[in-house]
Amino acid sequence: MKKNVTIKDIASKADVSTGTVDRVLHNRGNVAPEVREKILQVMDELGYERNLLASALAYKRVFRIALLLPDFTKDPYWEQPYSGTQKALKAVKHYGIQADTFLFNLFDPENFLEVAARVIAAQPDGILFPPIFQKEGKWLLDICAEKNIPTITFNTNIENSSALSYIGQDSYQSGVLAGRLLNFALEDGEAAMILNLEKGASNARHLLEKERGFRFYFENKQRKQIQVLRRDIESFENRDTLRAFLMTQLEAFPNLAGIFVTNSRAYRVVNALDEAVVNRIKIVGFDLLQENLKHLYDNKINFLINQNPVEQGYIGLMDLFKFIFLKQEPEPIHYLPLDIVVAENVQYYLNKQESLELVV
Amino acid sequence: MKKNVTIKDIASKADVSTGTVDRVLHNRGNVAPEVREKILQVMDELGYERNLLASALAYKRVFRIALLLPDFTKDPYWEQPYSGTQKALKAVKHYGIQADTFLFNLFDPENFLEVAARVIAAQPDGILFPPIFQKEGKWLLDICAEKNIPTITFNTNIENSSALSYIGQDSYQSGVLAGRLLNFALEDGEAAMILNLEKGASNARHLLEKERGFRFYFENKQRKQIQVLRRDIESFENRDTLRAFLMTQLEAFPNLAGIFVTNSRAYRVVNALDEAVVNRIKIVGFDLLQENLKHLYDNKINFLINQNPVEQGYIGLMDLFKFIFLKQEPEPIHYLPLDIVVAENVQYYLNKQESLELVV
DNA sequence: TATTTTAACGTGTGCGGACACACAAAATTA
DNA sequence: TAATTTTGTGTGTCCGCACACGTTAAAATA
Repeated sequence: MKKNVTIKDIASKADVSTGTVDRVLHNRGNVAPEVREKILQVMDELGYERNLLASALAYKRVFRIALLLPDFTKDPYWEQPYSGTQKALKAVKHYGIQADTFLFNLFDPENFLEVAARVIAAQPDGILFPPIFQKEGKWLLDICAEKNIPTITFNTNIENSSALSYIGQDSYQSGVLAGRLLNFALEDGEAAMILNLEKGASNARHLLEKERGFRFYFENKQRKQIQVLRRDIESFENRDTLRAFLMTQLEAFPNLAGIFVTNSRAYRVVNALDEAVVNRIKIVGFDLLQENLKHLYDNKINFLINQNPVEQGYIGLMDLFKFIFLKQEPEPIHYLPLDIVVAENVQYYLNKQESLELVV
Repeated sequence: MKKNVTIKDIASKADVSTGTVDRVLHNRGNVAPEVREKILQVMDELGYERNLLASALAYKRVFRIALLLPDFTKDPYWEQPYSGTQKALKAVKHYGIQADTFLFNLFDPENFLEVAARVIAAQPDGILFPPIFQKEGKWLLDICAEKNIPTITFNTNIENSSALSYIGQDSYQSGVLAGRLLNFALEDGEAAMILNLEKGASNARHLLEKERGFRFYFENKQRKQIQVLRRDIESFENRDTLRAFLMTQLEAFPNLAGIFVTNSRAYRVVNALDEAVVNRIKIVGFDLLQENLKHLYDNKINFLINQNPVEQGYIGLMDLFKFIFLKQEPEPIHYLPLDIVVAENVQYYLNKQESLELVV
């Protein structure tokens, strides 16, 4: 029945007062070196661990974290990281963590800059945001570094970033995985298409990484001869345009048997094609959006890769908390699992998102 | 900058003392009905939420949880749930949760009974255990129900259990999934084998469920004609015996092209066979054991299904904590995701196990 | 040497809540 | 009606820690 060691125990064993122990614990100075040593030794001996509960209770400061997120009324994907942050928030609010949400327009870098400026003006103790726009994201990171605001990024990685940590998927590896998955259904001599339904895809580094990984798989990891091609289309929101585009491709490449949709919009491809066509094309996409799931169930989409968007938000906020509150430095890169989702196991991932560890 | 509502706020607004508020909060009685109503109303109005930190700090009681686990020196699989419990423990120890580990022999029901008796004698405030032995597990659950000890089971489900909750996989569905995965590599007319490397497999309900699911897939979910057969072998620990057994099967069924190993021992099958043979047999198994991973990397094992054993332990202890401490009743059945693991995404699952949310 | 400064340490209070205890008023009982 | 018991309620202490403040003795300065 070993009870936990407290600073009182340390104090009495080291023949000092709790105040002195406290000074050592927090490196507040004004402690004689030999006394300091003694206390540290006793702490080590007794195996002292700070009681976080008591600590948080006494430590009255409030930490304000800014959540800089895409407006999720514009794209359902972004609801998920948001909901993750809210769950994390619930878990840590009694530690004095508060969060303010700032929404920006997913398709407008200018707007991002405006909103980011408001974030900075609010002088938060930490920032969590997905640097969707490379240049603008870097700009914000630079300011944060200068002002010493701990910042965690997620979803999109920025190389040489000054952020504390990046949380998300390994784009390259997700491409390799997509290759593996699509390959199951491809025959020798058939073709596979990398399809970017995105604005400015050719500049988006994470998409290029996915492509690189995908090609790597087919070039190195198996013996079939599969032709790999890549196409980008910016006006994916219009069904007819997309349909016309796809039909042209299918005519040009009659051996086209698989499509790798590099973001969460696989459902748009399915919706744009006739049933008969879809049924002979294998599709691998990302993310458990409602619309994607529908097509997963009826076998129009063969595999979805789950990027764990909810967890990205959850872990992002948690890591920020750990850093600010516990001075616990996160890993610079935290890759989340690339879950392979098929109709037979999708339910459990949906459940998981619901029940993220809420306490403690 | 809305600060959190405290019982003092409630007290002053309701014109009572904090003691009275406390009595209402804990249903300790001795409060005039109309005062009680008033307090509840004020609480609701102000949106009071108990501060868990302060609550835990003041609530000096110690909760002792008994972990009744298989001796993991006998089988590496069982290290994982154990490590999950230890991680959870670290997160909640300051809430007054202590855990004692009781190990039993994985292959000896008698021993389980003995150890379980010691657990009961210790009068714990909660028990977490995998009811590997149906009968003996039920016996323990009955005692717990009688003595009112909250108990959570994991890994193996017991139907009509009196346990608070079961955490683990959906055996049936894991069979269906295994069917789907093996099917990728099977040709029309080939055969697939369900292989139980287990003692007393024919009585093990979860294995029967896996078989049922597996068969369901091939009977209903696709058009190929695949012959499904099932074999059990108890003396799997001896390589030569296993080898002889497998070779006999392969001779008897020359069209045998896939094996579904229903537990974590797929590596034993690989080890028992010659390389050339292994290479033409597709194997689906369970769990990310070191030995399995080796064969996953060199393509001897095609898929592993991760049952999240670490999480099982983690969540088990957490749910027990939540129930005991927060009176928060867990779902009776908590299925964990059935992760599809291939060489391309295995790393992330291994990372995940390392970094289970430790705080808060 | 007298006085100020400062390093080194101790004390006390409060964070929000749980609970033991004290105590008065109301309800029973004698 | 007096004595006793039963409600109903308030007060005070403590949980482990953080921090402001107070105290002392040695060092620095005048």
